[in-house]
Amino acid sequence: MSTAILNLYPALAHVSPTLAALGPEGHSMTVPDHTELFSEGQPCQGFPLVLRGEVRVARRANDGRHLELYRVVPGELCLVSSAALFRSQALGAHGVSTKESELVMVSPATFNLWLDTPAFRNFVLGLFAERMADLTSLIDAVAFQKLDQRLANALLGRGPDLHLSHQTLADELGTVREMVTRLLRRFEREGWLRLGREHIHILNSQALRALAGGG
Amino acid sequence: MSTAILNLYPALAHVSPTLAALGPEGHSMTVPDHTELFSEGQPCQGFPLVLRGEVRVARRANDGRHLELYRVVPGELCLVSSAALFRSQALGAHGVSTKESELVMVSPATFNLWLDTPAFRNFVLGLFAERMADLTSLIDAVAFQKLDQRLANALLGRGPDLHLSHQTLADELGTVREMVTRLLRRFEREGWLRLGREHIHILNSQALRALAGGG
DNA sequence: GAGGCTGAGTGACTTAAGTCACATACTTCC
DNA sequence: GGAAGTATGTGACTTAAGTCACTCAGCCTC
Repeated sequence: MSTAILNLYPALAHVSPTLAALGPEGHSMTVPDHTELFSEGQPCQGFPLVLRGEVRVARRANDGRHLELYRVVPGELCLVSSAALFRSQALGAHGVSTKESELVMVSPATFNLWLDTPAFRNFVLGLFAERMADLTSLIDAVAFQKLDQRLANALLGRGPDLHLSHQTLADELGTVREMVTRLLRRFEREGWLRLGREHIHILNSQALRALAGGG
Repeated sequence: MSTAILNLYPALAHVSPTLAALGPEGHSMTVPDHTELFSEGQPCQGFPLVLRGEVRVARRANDGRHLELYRVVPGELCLVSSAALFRSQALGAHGVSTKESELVMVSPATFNLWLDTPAFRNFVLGLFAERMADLTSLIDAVAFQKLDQRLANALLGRGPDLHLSHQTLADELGTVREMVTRLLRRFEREGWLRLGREHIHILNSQALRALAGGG
């Protein structure tokens, strides 16, 4: 197990105390699908390392709409929740596992000790930088791109077969189900994909990419 | 001077090497209004501390519209530019001084040494957390709030007299001049403010706050 | 004091997005 | 296999935002 973790988190190679030396705190826990790990009301009190699975970080609007900020995949740690630990105010986002996931929850005290290791803090600062870039391009997308472009983008990079509902896509994009349905139907009429119940089969990713990129 | 800087940046109190020991690198430089400090094409190669003045970090859309991401005020350092130093890819944002400003440009090497000091890295991580929160609530605003709410928000917290053009406000909000004009005229008809050339006098900040907050 | 510049104001129009109210259609489960 | 529940499809409508094409006002300068 330790070797597997170090492959995933090379930055932990030289931290002190080592993960193994942490005792119970260093043990991973497995959570099922759709587990709420933290939310606006209930921020999580540590730094979750994602060993396996995926955590979706999203924001909830007043009217019930959702908008995905980004996903945390194995080899990363969840910074929204962590970020809240560096300021008094809580962050208005919530995190949910999108599949069965395995996590290690690192306490603030341990995290601070680990930051003494240059490799680890480069890892953390790199992650912060990455997230800033993610959020910045999301801002750009929401402010300046049309929904069809954003939807096309959301469909790409997940292989030719997606198994999800229109509502799920709407929640990723911050829009409503009807818009997703309409746009997907348009894409289908263009011959770019084929639709089924909770299933999208992409036929022409090139066309989607062109729409997503250009205008 | 050193005392003034330490008042502004208490986190620098115990870093090594000290600012004074840096030689030329530690010297501040003064830039006039509207100086482009970094941009998409030309990322800046260091970590700018803002001693005086203000730096506006914004994103440019394809169609020429602008959208302000946040402002860097004295006592902070500019993280967008810094963030770019932790990843290969450049960040799609640009920074411009909004008034005459005084900066110290810290090299990546020095920055790394400073991170050995816990107080300094807490400062940096706190700033990152702050910026993440800023960007997150901007995403929320752009995705879910109406323009009149956002405009009302933009008018608040700057005192009762603003000296700026409608175009400047449009660039902050990521919209076009006409929309700002129309909404400001509506606010004026409501009696919430009085308009003049490059001048807005706020009469009823309470009403603006209500609009900005609620719906 | 006549141009020329920049900023502001406005009506008419177009478009993207969201809302409402349904009609189907596919699954699951008794 | 029928009922219930969830997912999808769609037309009609409303609204926010942006676009276009101007006019008008203030100011600066020669």
